[in-house]
Amino acid sequence: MPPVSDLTDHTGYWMRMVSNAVSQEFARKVAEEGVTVAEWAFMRALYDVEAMAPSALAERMGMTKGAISKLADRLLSKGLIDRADNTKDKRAHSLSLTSAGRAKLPVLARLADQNDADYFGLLTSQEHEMLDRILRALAEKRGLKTAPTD
Amino acid sequence: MPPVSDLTDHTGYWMRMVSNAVSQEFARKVAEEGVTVAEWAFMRALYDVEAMAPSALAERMGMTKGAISKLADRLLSKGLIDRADNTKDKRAHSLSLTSAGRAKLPVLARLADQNDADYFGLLTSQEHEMLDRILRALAEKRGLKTAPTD
DNA sequence: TCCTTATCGTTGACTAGGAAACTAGTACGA
DNA sequence: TCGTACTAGTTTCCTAGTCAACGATAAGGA
Repeated sequence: MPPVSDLTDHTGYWMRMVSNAVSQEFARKVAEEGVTVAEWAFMRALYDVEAMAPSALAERMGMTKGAISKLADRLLSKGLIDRADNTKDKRAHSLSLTSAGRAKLPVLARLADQNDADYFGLLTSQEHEMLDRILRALAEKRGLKTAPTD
Repeated sequence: MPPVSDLTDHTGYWMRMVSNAVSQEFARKVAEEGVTVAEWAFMRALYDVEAMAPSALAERMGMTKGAISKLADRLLSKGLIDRADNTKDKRAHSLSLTSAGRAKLPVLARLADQNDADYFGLLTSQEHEMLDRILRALAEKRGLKTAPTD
């Protein structure tokens, strides 16, 4: 029986474990506000702009058009976003936050801040900075520019 | 419109992004061997032992019994594991690797090693060490002991 | 012994997302 | 202006999980 490396030998294993824990905890927090993590990211993207096309959202969030379509349906039925026809191009729509959605964002943002602080506050500020720097460097070197939300 | 923090302000965001990329790439690699990441973790857990109960697997892998049950079905139908009745307790079963499954493990372990090296090899060895140390510290401080596989 | 409670594993209903087929509309060249 | 190629979004089917209900069995107390 040849020796094979252990799961815990890999940095990727630990990263997945920590990342998952952070995400799950955040999911739990935003669930109390009635939204999912993906919905938060979706709404956050809309916050800075007047309106945005589904395809642009998909690009920005690193999700498929199909996923965005379903996500939009859910947010629509929660009354957090609006969908408007595009008069120039009848195929296209534009999505925007409703005032209810817009009002919800600062609350969610606070939860996100708090979640990050809760987790990474356990580190010394030097460690936290280092971690952040390394992660951003990895993301950049691998050319990651999208934002997986799961 | 009050200012709200950006998604990219959070360390958790970057971690999720990198973690996801690492996992996806690994998923792609093991897919060529006909298994999923969860299946690899499952098989790896069985490698060190004679046999193991589904409930123990669930505990070890941080998944629900239901998920393990279905995962076991898939591995069973691929001929990678065996399921044996427990003579003492008629409710219980024990799962073990088949010789085919056992033979596959070193191959998968090499892919895991390679994937980790591919990603984190971009860092200086000092950075890599630091990252590993910080992640393990976080996992320990948060009392994480299970192994999410997604 | 028998009754109640706990445990083992499976199942079914549900969720979220990806891939690819599909629908409707646009653009552009002959 | 017609036909063909492209594009925007939606829909369908698939995978892989969770959760909660379940059936079977075990364990422990009256």
